[in-house]
Amino acid sequence: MDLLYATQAPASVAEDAARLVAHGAMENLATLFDCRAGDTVYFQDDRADYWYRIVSGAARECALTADGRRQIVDFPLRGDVFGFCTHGTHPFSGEIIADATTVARYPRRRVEQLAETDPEVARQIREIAFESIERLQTRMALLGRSSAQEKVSAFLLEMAERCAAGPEDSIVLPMSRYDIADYLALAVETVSRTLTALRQHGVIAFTGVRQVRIVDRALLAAAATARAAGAAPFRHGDRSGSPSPAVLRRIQLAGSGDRS
Amino acid sequence: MDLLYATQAPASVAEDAARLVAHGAMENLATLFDCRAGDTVYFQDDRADYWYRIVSGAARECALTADGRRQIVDFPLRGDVFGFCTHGTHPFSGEIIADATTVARYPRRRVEQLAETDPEVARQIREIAFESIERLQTRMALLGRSSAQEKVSAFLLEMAERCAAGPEDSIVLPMSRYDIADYLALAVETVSRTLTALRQHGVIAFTGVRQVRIVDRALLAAAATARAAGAAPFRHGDRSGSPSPAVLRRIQLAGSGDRS
DNA sequence: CGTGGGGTTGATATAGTTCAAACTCTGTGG
DNA sequence: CCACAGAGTTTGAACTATATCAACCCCACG
Repeated sequence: MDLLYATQAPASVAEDAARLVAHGAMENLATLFDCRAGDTVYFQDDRADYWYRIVSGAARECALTADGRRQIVDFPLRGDVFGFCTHGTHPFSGEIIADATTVARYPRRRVEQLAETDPEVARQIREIAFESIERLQTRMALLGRSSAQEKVSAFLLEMAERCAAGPEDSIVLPMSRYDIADYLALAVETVSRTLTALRQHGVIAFTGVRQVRIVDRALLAAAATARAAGAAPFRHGDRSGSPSPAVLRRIQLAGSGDRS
Repeated sequence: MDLLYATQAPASVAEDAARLVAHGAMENLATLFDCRAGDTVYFQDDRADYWYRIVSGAARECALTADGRRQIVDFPLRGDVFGFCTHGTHPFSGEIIADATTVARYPRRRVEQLAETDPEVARQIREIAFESIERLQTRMALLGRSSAQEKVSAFLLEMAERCAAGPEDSIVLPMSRYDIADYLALAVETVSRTLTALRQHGVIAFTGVRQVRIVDRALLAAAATARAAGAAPFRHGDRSGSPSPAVLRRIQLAGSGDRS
């Protein structure tokens, strides 16, 4: 059933996993797997016998609706635990999206058993759960945003935050535009257009199709809360350069017909 | 700061609270408060020193965006724990929406301390957290739905599920249309129109502005996943009969302008 | 050299927002 | 008891952001 193929994890990866969690009591139960993009870690409605953590790479948690549409509820990145519930079956499927992704798998029952006697492990689990809750709530707030521009901008900021590894303002998006669209509940075309618009206005720049550099963080942040202060949205196809000098003030763009 | 006014909770309420949780170790730390609609339990950015649980009544967790718009991320109902994180400040505010609501307040630090030594309490907290995660994920899926009809229908089903207390198919909505709108990321008008359309097609009936009866659960469920099988959405004001005979049976209700 | 998946761009249709107004219900004060 | 006010709800009409349909480009891969 499991598309994962177990491997003897190289020492470096094991060390990496160990570094992710302060104490190893829980890590002793982990099994490491090397995955490629497209691998399915668990299927929707599988029994939830394991929890998983991304050691390196990236994944997506998604549900298929009756009509065949897809909803992505999370992009677990390095360090994130995913696919966990206390009982029953997985409400979502977990799929790897980046090549060379390493996943740690924890047997749920045994971890919970361990938690009964080891308060430290119990505390770790609580923290993991609370982190997960925070991530979900942040996401709720993101989805609640109305305009496509707000969603995409907020998404970029979120990714920038979470990929803090890299240098300052460069973001690597491990997921496709389709993934982003399903995550933000938008059409692919809208995602693409919005990114283009942000680029054209000098808010971001592309160093590759999936590599973004934030050129003007203030503008991006403004776009993420665009309706504030009556800011005019960046329009797709509107190429006048020179955004207004005043941050957070309005972007005045010739012929942009801003109807605030 | 706190708009709550502490009261000596009547015995019945205390018993009620006790019944909500299997064992009382954690409940001993609780303080009960009686609230009215409009009371604020905690403000956005307040330090998160307490967790709360609805003993009876209803609340909402919401964030205010820079532009003054409101996002509701949860409607905690009877039994639900809300407003908890491990550290830092509340990312949302917690507000009571129903009169005669009783809230139990738990001091975070002391509960966590208790969890260190009492595995049972630790387990309870885990369960509460996982429940919360599940509720959030369900909500994500709901928000990801595209059409207003899917959202509203799914919302009604969710409420019916959670208010299971009442008889079969009658739902009491403790929140206003505005609350629902902010919860589903829709305009109030859209919520109102959608409810009207559902009523006009005999899917639901109103026994009061905030009292709904599910007339045809199958239809409601179909509307919640409307795009499946090419089902035609219920149109506001669309009273034409003669729907296609096709799959999932479309709605046939000639001019049934029933105003319940 | 073709094939296919991902990405972008264009044109058009539509669902949902926005603006505006009226209606209901509840409470309050004369 | 009635008039009035205000919040919540519903309805109408116009507008627009986004989905949808349809090409087309680009690149990796067989």
